[in-house]
Order: sequence, then structure tokens, then C-alpha cells
Amino acid sequence: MEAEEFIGLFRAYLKGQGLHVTRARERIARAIFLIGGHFDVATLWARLQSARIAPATIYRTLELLVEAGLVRRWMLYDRACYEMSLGRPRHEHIICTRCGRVVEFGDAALEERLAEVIERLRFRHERHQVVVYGVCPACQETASERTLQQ
Amino acid sequence: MEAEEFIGLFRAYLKGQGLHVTRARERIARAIFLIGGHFDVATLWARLQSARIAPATIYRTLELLVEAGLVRRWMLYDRACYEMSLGRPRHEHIICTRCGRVVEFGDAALEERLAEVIERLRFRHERHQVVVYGVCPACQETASERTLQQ
DNA sequence: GTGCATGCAAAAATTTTGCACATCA
DNA sequence: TGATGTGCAAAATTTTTGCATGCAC
Repeated sequence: MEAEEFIGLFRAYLKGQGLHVTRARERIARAIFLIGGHFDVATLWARLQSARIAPATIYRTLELLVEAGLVRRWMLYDRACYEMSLGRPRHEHIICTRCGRVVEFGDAALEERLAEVIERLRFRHERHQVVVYGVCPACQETASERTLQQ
Repeated sequence: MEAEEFIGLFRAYLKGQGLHVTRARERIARAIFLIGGHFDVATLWARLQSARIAPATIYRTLELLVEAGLVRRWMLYDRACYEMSLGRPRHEHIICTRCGRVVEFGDAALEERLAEVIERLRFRHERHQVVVYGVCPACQETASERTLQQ
């Protein structure tokens, strides 16, 4: 997918809502597209330094992107973490507590079982998140001292 | 289980680590026992107002309790949430986005499937968390307007 | 008595809000 | 032009850190 396609979808959403397509919003969408994967607000802000975009604008725009369904918001370790959702299938996260690496995984049987459980509880399912903490294969082989706290 | 049993286990942990058993630590442990279920730091602090215990002490003590395995720490909505783990089986959380109610559920098949997936990825499993957002049966029947943001 | 722990206050870090000015439609 | 959006700054939240004093052992 091209950056223009992603930005175009955002533009369409904004217009549909009667909101303005602004330069700041386009720049933020482009930066997110270029990152490609997970990012937190600090990272995104750093990438936009040269554009002189305020954190407030970043937070406000991220909210719009999430509403538009173009970005997903997670609580991974202990802060908000985002990712472009377009063209990326539904997945869960496993985090290495040694090196902080985040690996995505998907498993149909897992999702199916979860759906059954939710139905049994009679909840209407909106969304869910599975986060696993562990030690990745690489870190299991090293005697790395570096650990995430908690 | 009695409060004394819970506090006693904390005392034993502290002694084993060469740490001091202090009045503040005992009071915090007792307050957590009395809450019984989920709580956040603000709630715990409110319950300890009369004891004049600083937030810093609460955070430091919670960390010890988590290390001791007596308390679990979750990231439920977008802040840290804790609960006494003793005598409470492993479970996941489903949150009603209308009323904020948190329901616990456990499912052996789900856990098993997750363990298989983690093994396939060759991670060493430390812990995990499943959080589901949806609408609870009660709220499905009402036209309640109240929603959690995000 | 020694070292760990506490309360307080200040600092960090993250996110939200208010407002005057700028920009989009 | 009029409504919406932006940057900036300040505030609000949540959590951490430094330090003198206090308490546990």
C-alpha cells in the first residue's frame, strides 16, 4: 500500500465527518505510514520534530485515526502504543521482558475459543487484546542482564 | 482466608529478603485484603488517608507485594490496576464499555491454546493477560448513554 | 548503632485543556 | 466569513526520585 492511499482514506473519513483536512493531520498520517509498525507518542513526536507539531495535535489526531479505524491503540507495557491497522491482520502481542522486542502472532483457534467464552458470558464483543510477557529465543541464549522493570 | 494470613505471608517474604516489616507495609497489606478485589492506586490511597501514608510508599509497597506474588498487577483500561492474588485463581478480564464493570473469567482451553502458541514461538512464558471490551448483558438491555471513552 | 524505610516535596513523564491566532471550506 | 484546527503554555494525572528524619532489627 502506498502512503497516499492511507492518507486518502483519512481524508475521506475527515470529509465524511465534516472535519477539515489539514496539513498537520496529513503529516501525522504520513509519519505513521512511514513507521509501518508499532510506535508510541514520543516516537511519533520525534519523527515530526521538523514539522513543529504540538503533542496536543498528535494526541487529537491519533484519536481521530482510531475512530476512523485506520490506527489501533494498545496498552502494551504501561503506556499507550499505536499501530497502523490498514493492511495488517488482527493479531496479538508477545513482549520479551529482556530486550523489549514485540512479536506479533495470530491464532485462529485462540480467537475462536475466546469468542465462545465471551458468548457464554453473554457480553457483546467489541474488541480484545492478548498480551504475553516472556523471554524471546535470542535472549534465552544470552546471559543478558537488561530487563524491563515490573 | 484471614487478613492475618495474608499479612503473615507478606511478613515472611520481607524477612526472607532481609527487609523490614513496618507499620506502613502492614497497613497497606491489610487495606488490600479488605478491598478484596480490583483496585487502583487512587482507591487504595483513599482508604489509607487516615493512616497518613505517602503515595510513594504505596507504590513501593505494591512493587514488593507483586514481587512476593501476593498481588497481581494489570493494565486494564489505561492505568495500573491491582488485586490480591492469594486464594484467587488465575483469570482474565472482560470490561463493559458502558458501565465499566469488570467481570473475571477463566477458561482452561483458552489458556492451553495460548500456551501452545507461545511454545511454537519458542518464547519462555512468564505471564499473560487477556482483556476483552464489550457490553455486558445488563447494559445491552438498557439504553444507557454512559460510555467509556477510547 | 546501622541500614533500611518513610513522609514530604520536587521532579518526571504522559496526557488534557484553554485560548488566541491561523487555516480550511 | 465562519467554523474548525493549531501551537503554545499551563494544568492535570500518574508515577518516580532525592533527601532528611525515623524506625526496625
